Amino acid sequence: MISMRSKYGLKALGYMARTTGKDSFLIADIAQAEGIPKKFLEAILLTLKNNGILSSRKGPGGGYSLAKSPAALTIGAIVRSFEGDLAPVQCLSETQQASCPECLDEDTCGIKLVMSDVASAVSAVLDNVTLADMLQKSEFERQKRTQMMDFAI
Amino acid sequence: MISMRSKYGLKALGYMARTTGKDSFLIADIAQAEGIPKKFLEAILLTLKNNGILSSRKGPGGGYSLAKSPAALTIGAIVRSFEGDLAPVQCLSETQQASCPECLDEDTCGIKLVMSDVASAVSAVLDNVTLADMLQKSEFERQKRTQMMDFAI
DNA sequence: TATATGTCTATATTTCATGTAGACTAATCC
DNA sequence: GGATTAGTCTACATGAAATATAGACATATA
Repeated sequence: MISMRSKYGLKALGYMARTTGKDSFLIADIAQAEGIPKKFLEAILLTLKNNGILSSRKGPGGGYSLAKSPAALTIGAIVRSFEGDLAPVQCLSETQQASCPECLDEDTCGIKLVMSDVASAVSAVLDNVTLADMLQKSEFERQKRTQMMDFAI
Repeated sequence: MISMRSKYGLKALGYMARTTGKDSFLIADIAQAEGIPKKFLEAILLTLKNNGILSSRKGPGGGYSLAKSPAALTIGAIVRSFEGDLAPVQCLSETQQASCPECLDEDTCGIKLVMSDVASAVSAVLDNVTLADMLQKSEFERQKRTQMMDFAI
């Protein structure tokens, strides 16, 4: 399960990417539009900024902006901002170079060997889907639904 | 991150599968051999039994046994015993037929669409690796290490 | 200087994972 | 059939983490 942070972060970024004609967004506006607790969103956007995904400006006329184009932002990078590396077991984490506390022999640990394949599979998906792709998938579903409704009429 | 339950469960099953010449195992013996808190292991083995992965007999001469051969037990089935279905978001869970509480429009949710691909990728790995495969991978690594040591001498 | 806006620190609350204690049930053996 | 062995069940303790909230602070603009 991914955290609410990740979901809220993705929703906020989706909102910013999909809203054309604006490039700067207030925390309060994003929070209201996406139904995210404002104070919680503050911390989330800050995390995204610290990970190079958003940029910000203080003061009147300020707000948050996407640091890169939606097609240049992978879902992997976004989710990793909140979940750390996506290691299914500690010993596969690259950021915290640590072994699993209970492991008796890490070199030959079968769990590690299998989970390594899982980690690769997850990364293969998330690092090859961008924020733009995600919005496009969503839009495609919306079109499908619209057409079904037209057909029904 | 998978839970300690899953890791302990996999370790216990690995121990049982790899120990030849015995088919019934005492909780206490498994706990000691694999360094797992005994009381905790009790609950874990019970879960595995309730999921059809282990069988048990009470009384003297009793203990736990694998319900199927290691080649017939997938890592997916084992891990799912502890983690539930491996849905990265609630709305993709099949067991608890629930939508994500914060979702505004589940039909077109981009997060759901992307995470569906993640779930498929994870299942593709875990449902195609068996307990026997896991042990074999481990043994292969052990052989590699032995050969490196021979070479060093 | 006043105001708008993001940033930081601290804390409250809840939930969950991990682990422990002890009573209970069932099977075997003598 | 009583003693012993071994799994099963219920309850709880503890600690960590996720989800928020409050309020003070810093900085940019007009």
